[in-house]
Order: sequence, then structure tokens, then C-alpha cells
Amino acid sequence: MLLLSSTLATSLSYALAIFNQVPNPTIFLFNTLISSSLTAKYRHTHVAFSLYSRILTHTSLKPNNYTYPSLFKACGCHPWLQHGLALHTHVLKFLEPTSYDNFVQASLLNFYSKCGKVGVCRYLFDQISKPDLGSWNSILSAYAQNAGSLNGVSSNNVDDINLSLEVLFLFSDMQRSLIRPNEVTLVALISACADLGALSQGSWAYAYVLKNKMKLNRFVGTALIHMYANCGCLDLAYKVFDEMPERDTFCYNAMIRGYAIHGRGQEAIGLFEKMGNEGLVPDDVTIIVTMCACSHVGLVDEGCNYFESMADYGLEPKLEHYGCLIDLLGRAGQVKEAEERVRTMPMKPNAILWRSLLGAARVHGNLEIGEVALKHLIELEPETSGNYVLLSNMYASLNRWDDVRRMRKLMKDRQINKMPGSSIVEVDGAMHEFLIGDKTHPHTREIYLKVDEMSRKVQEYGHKPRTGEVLFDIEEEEREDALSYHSERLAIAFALIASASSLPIRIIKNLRVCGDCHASTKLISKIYEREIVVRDRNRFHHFKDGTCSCSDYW
DNA sequence: GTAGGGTTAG
Repeated sequence: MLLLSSTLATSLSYALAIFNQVPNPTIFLFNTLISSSLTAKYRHTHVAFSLYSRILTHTSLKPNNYTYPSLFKACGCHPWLQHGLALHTHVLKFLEPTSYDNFVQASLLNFYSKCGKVGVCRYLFDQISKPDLGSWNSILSAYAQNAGSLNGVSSNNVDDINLSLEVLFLFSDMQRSLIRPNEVTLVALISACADLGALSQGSWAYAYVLKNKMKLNRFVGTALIHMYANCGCLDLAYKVFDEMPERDTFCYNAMIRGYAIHGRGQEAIGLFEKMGNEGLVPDDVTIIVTMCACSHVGLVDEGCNYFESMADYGLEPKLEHYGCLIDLLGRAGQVKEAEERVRTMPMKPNAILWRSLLGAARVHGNLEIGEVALKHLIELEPETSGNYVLLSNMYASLNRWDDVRRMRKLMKDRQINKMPGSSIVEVDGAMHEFLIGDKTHPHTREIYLKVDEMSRKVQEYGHKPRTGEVLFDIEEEEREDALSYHSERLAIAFALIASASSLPIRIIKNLRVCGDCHASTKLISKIYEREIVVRDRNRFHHFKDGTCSCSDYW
């Protein structure tokens, strides 16, 4: 046994050879070997599963509570839904109820989380009679990770907001249960705040880290950088980055992304260089965020160079890298080159990529390519209303009203689920959500009076509403009204009424923006002498004194 | 003596 544990540290195959000579291996020995074959160093899943089947076929052996956690962990890494489901049935069949402990439950929960089954996770969590720190961390991470993961869908998803909010609620439940959080807990909490754009709660979490003398390790640090960058506080993000005792590729990626979403391309490139000087090697995410930074400020050649440099780092371009490349070329107006790249790329383009091309075609007025992109997009996502609206607005900008009507009819015929635009504004630490034409807020009357005042003032400044825009949920005859009462303007009006502070108005989530908003918000920032920060998908627009730092696409 | 929970991109 002693020989086996010492050899495990150096060679798994040698350890296996010794193990095979043991005449009657105990379940303890099997468990040790299974977990050893699944460390970060080895990850020999086939070895682990063949050992597990040997336990099952052995007449005198039975798996116990130490057997399952590492196996579930392995299933979660890939993730192997079918294997995990089979294991779950084994747990129910072979384990004594007393062996079904917090470790088994947490690993099972974590496996379902990796497969995106948050509902199952919640069910499992509610079954745990006395959740310990590990159980709480598992459920918090399950919600936080599934809110953050895109799975090919837009990150500006209403369900994501609910999942992230649930992390905040669960955290307060955890505190009531008197279990003390650790760094892992805080990472989940901070990630949820990042997703929500919840600056006050996120800052509170950072204060909690400091007050409780927790470590600013690379996980906590990276989550904080991400949170501050997502809340529009790039300087605070950099402060955390600067103060971290150890920096790895992950935290560099988070900081470069921060610069990217704020349109600070040069700083992002500077950090890429600094990373190399510190002896850190870029990974495929580094390339994505750096290319993204280039595309936001029109550094086309630099962005293309990063794409080409991947081979130097031993990296193979993935679909996401092609996505960045198309975005880079498309935003810069090289729509034909972008389309050429889409046609010649080695893998099948996904919806994100076609949408990027469609967006570029719309901005740069290339109707032909726009129509081609839309055709593919509708094949891939026939029920996403935003795709139809993108093209429809393109027709509107070219005064092709017959086509606009045709698109609207197509949406109606296909019974496309309309997703209303929504905006969430943070006022004094609380979040308020508004939908287009929303009349549910308790201060609706005052808000609408303020919006009318705003509309009058922007029109006095010469702003003309873009009546051709297709708006969700709104019939043609109501469209002009809808433009005045779109969610962004309602949110700004509420912030102007509710907070006299001179701090910027923070719109922390903006779902489905119409093109009219941008121009009117610029004027509002000037007229009301208030800075307005709008987080639109994964991008920030800083409106100040009639200008906006991010002008592409609109 | 064996086991679970964490960061980044689109």
C-alpha cells in the first residue's frame, strides 16, 4: 500500500501495475486509485471508469461514498450527461442511505450544473438535510456559472438575470444558516454581481473579502476584475489587477476584456505585451479578448495579426476566433472581405457569426450580404425575433417600406415570439427594470411626465425620431409613441427623478436597443448635464456632454 | 488512510 501511494505521485501506469498484483484489493484501494487517476495532472477517465466497473463486477466489493465524487467530477468536466445519469442510478441502487452524504450530493449537484440543469441542482440542494460549506458553494456556483455561460445564446438574457439574482438570495439564506463563506463562495457571489452589473452589492462583497481577511487569490481577483469592468468601473478593476499578489493568464484575460468592452484598444494591446514580459503565455481566450479590443476601435491590421499569431503560441483558431475576425473586418467596413472569410472558413458558421455579418452589412449598407446572412440566420434561429428586426431596420434605413412591411408580416405569419426591449437602471444601489411602454412602476405618472419633457427638449435640439424602426410588441400606428417611451428613456427618466446625485446614471443592462436611442441619449446627457453609462450587451457606451465614446453600429 | 465547491471569450 505504501509503495502504491508513493508511486502514484510519479507514475499512474506504474501504480496500476503494482495494483494489479495485489491479490484482494479493498474498496479503499480502488477509491484511492480512481481519484488519483482523475487529478488535474492525469485526468485518465477511461482508467477511472474501468476500475469502477471492476468494483461492480467484483462479488465481494461495493462502491461507497468515497467512490462517486471523483467520478461525477470527471463526468462534469466533459460533460458526459449519459455517463453521469447512469452513475446517478448506481448511487440510488448501491449506496446505503447513510452513505449518501454531503460529498456525494455536492458532486452530483455539480455534475448537473455542468450539464446546464439548474432546476435539478436546486431539487438536489433542497434534499440536503444539513448543507455544509461545500453544499452551499456548489449551489451558488451552479446558479452563477449557468447565468454566465452563454451556450450560444445572447448574454443579455432575462433568465440569466434571474439566475444571478438567485445567487444573491441564496447567499443571504446561507448567512442566515450561520455557515461561514469562504473564497469559493465569494467568487460565485461576485460573478453574479458582475452579470447583474450590481456595483453596490459587488463592492460590498469585496469589502467582505477584505474585512474577513480572505485571500485575494487568482479566482477572487479575476472575478473582481470582471465585476468592476462589467459595472463600468475600469479604474477599480485595474486597481484590483494591480494589487493581486499573483497574476495568471485568467486575470490578464479579464483585464484585457475590461479594456475591450470599454473601447480602450491601446491599453488592451499594452497589457497583452506586458503579459508576455511577465513570462505568461496567451491562451485562446486572450486572443479572443485582444481581437475584440482591436475590433472595437478599428485596429484592423493589429487584430488580424493577433489572429495570425495563434500558430506561434501553438493555438488552433476556433469558431470564436473566426467570429472575432468577421466582427473586426465587418465593423471596419470590409464587409465583402468578412463575407469571403465566412465562406472559406474551415468550420460551419454559427448564428453569432452570421449576426455579426448581418450587423456589419446593415451599418455599412450592404443589403445583398445582409440578406444572405439573414437567410442563414433564420435557418439556424427561426424563432429569434431580433434577426428579423435587424434586417427590417436595414430596409427602413434605405426607405424600402414594402420590404419592412413584408418582414413584419413574415414575423406575424410565423408567430415569432416577440421579446420586448428592456432596461435596468441602478439607482442608489437598487435595480429597476423597465420594458418598452412599461406602466407598472409605482411612479409611472411622474416618469411619463419626465419623458415627455425629455422628448420636447431633445426635439428642440433638432432631434428627429427615426420612425422607420421596427419595435417589438408595437403595432405600426403606435410606433411613434413607442419611440418616446422605449425602455432606455423610461429608465433614464426614473433615474433623473429618483436620484439628485451627480453620479453617472448607470443603465446596467439594456436588452434590444432601437437605433433611435443612441442619438437621443447623447442629447439628454447634454441637456440634463448628467453622465450616462449604458451597458449594451457586452459593450459600454459613455454618454457625456452630447457625445458618446462608442459610436460604431449606430 | 480514500471524496465535493472557484476565475476569462463569443
